[in-house]
Amino acid sequence: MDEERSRYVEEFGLLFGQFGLSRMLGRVLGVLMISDPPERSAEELAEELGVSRGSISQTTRSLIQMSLVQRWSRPGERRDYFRIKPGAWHEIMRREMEALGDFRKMAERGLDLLDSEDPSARRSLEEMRDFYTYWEKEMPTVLDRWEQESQSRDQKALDSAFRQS
Amino acid sequence: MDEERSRYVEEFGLLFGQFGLSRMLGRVLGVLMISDPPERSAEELAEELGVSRGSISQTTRSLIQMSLVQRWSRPGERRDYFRIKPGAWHEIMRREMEALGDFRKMAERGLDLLDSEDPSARRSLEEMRDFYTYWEKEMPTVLDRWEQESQSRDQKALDSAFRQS
DNA sequence: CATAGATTTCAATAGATATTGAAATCTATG
DNA sequence: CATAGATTTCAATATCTATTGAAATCTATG
Repeated sequence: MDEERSRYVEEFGLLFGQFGLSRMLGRVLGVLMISDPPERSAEELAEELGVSRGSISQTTRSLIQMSLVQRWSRPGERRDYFRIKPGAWHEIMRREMEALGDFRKMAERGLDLLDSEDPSARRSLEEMRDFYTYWEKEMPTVLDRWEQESQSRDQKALDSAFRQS
Repeated sequence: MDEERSRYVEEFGLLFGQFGLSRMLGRVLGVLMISDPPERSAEELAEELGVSRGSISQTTRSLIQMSLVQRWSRPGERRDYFRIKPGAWHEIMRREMEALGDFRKMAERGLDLLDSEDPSARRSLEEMRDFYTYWEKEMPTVLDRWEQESQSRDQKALDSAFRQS
């Protein structure tokens, strides 16, 4: 992997780090994003990133569990390959969306805890609760709309996968 | 601070941790959220959380810089207080929103890097770019709508702050 | 403008997290 | 069903991050 690609992959990792996920998750995803063909074996990933097999094993397992990556085996070959799962970014956003509920619930618990009726004491928690309630309602709408609008693109991707197999 | 509140504050911290911010940021915010009156001095925060003054100093500085907390001084008192800034949650979401652009740019850089014209190699990056472009357009709309809908609530909060001072 | 209380800074360190690597396990094939 | 390549597991360790605490600095007041 050349210098420019290494830098790209490292920055992909940093972006994921900022975002609250592990850097290694981002690095592996980064390598897969710029791979042509778009799949890589565990061994290739380890070598391209200069990290141990064990590390790759743990990371690919997480990525698969998060539905961001899928295994890809070629008939007649023992080794497994990994590739980005279509809809991975949608999935990341869906997870974000679920976290909104945690924030709303935290606000509600706070209001229960705070038995004061003083509006100035309750204001921040009420604002928090109302804000996340609003987003919990709005996000699914926006996410669904994306799904509709990208339907034709998904169809093309499916066709392409079909032609290839 | 009683057992139940301590637990709440700790979980507030964990929620922030999951979210990609430091746990201490979340703890301090958590204490302020359930404080009545809604402001606390650095000393009170340190004591309630059982952490050093230095730690509080660094954390409040971050929270102020992030526009989540504001200083609050009472005339005739030397000591400073801190309280949650109205609109803090809106501000957190605004930051999230800005990160969307980083993801889109990362996708665009990837497409430049990948000189292959093979659609199956480009697919993931194109999906990533289109997805974040979509969200970059939609999020501000949804956030603005919140601002409108909560206008009357903000007005009430202002009145209340005015009555108190 | 000296004082004392309050706050900040930052080097040292405690504590948490990520990574390795070798042994154990798995799995497709002849 | 034995083999060899591939993968996973997990204890040990390296690395990174958070936290302390004491010295330095700041700031409102008489």
